[in-house]
Amino acid sequence: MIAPFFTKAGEFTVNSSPKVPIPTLERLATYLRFLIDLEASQVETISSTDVEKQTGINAAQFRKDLSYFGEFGKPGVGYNVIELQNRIAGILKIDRMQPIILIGAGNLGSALIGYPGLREHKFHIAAAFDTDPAKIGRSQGELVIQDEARLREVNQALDARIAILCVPAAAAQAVAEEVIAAGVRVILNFAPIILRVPERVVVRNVSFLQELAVLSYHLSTDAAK
Amino acid sequence: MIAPFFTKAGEFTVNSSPKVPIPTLERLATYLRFLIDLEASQVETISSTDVEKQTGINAAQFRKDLSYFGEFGKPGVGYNVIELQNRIAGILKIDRMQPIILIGAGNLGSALIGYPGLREHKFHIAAAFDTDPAKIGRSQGELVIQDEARLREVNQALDARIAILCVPAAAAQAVAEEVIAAGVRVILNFAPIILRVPERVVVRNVSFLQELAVLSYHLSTDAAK
DNA sequence: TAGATTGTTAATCGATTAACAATC
DNA sequence: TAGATTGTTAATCGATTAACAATC
Repeated sequence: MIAPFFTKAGEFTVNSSPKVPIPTLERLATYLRFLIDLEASQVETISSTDVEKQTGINAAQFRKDLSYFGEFGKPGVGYNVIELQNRIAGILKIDRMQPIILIGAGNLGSALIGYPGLREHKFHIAAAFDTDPAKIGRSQGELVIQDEARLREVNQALDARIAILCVPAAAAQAVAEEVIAAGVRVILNFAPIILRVPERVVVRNVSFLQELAVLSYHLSTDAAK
Repeated sequence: MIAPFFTKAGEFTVNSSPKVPIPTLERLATYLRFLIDLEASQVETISSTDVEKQTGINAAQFRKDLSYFGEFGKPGVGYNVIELQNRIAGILKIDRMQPIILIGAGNLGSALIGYPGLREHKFHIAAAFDTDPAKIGRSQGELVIQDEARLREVNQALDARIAILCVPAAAAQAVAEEVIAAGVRVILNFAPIILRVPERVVVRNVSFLQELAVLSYHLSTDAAK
């Protein structure tokens, strides 16, 4: 552990980096997409008020979000679209290709493997695994589905730190442990289950059933309107 | 100021009932899955402390979440697993089949159509649409992909209020307007774009690229450890 | 310069959590 | 009853937003 040093009375930071709120990180990805669209429309400069007008995200929030990472704009002028884009990509570390391993080559897994947006965001599915003998050996694009039993061995060469889990809920916990043992540090989990993982491992869940449930609730409250 | 037709997910008020926080609704869906698992394990009663032990969700938060909707437990005893399950399903209105229309029958759309979890949560994809002549007419399970041009007409009979958008980002805004015109009130959007919709319409976004970006950031900060 | 817009501080808002009287 | 656990109030924590001095 690095010794904490004191900044203000009672407050301390580790490594000097202030903690960035998760919602800020989520919005950063949104800003990036927005900036890419702006670039495509040949917009060179944008102000935080323009961002609010076009995305609905509060201008102060936009500026505050960026402020966690430094200074990006010119007072009186705004932000250079391309520069901001590059800097956000740098913050999110999606400025160079990152290998991902995917486990579970069912319908969903296959759809993800074939999704072109991944490559555009510098993510690259470097290996895909399954336990189903009917799927092992099948090729999809440039990938060949491999036996999950070989996961650890294969990742010794790849050294992927990101795993995507597209396995059934019943298998997800065991698979999570497997990929962590293979060196994975962050997991994108599509299985509808809460994974228990060591503190150093970060999990994010994608649950469209949950999203549908929230929408369904809104539907019922809306009906009265 | 934000133009009147912008809606941040969940920002609308409900008639007389106290406003339920969005995170509470999201957790409700998690509780439901958890309770289903408990029932399968023949657990009859559970206390909020047990919930915390098994899911990591704070016991007080669990009780607070439920308190928005009434009283569910017995002091000194806990909650009846099956009863709580039914009541949460009722709150989320997933206690009876709900028709959904899906637009965009590419890899992702097809995967969703084939996903068995939907049916388990009482969601039923009643119609699927695409603009691609190569896809129109193709059948998938019990569904036949229909021409998107017929969407409004088809939904006059179905009266689906939920739409899932699996179309490319460039098409998403137009499709959103189309489904809203067809009577849809809540949208699950898979396209990486911020949809502009009337205030009464609720949108939730599923963006696994965004999730990956957040994970990618965590990866970079972790590296120092 | 004057006008515009940033970065940041302070105020507000809302969600989480701890504490505890009520109650089974 | 005594022990356990709820539902709810109050305290805490954290995120959003408004305001404004700095500055291009």
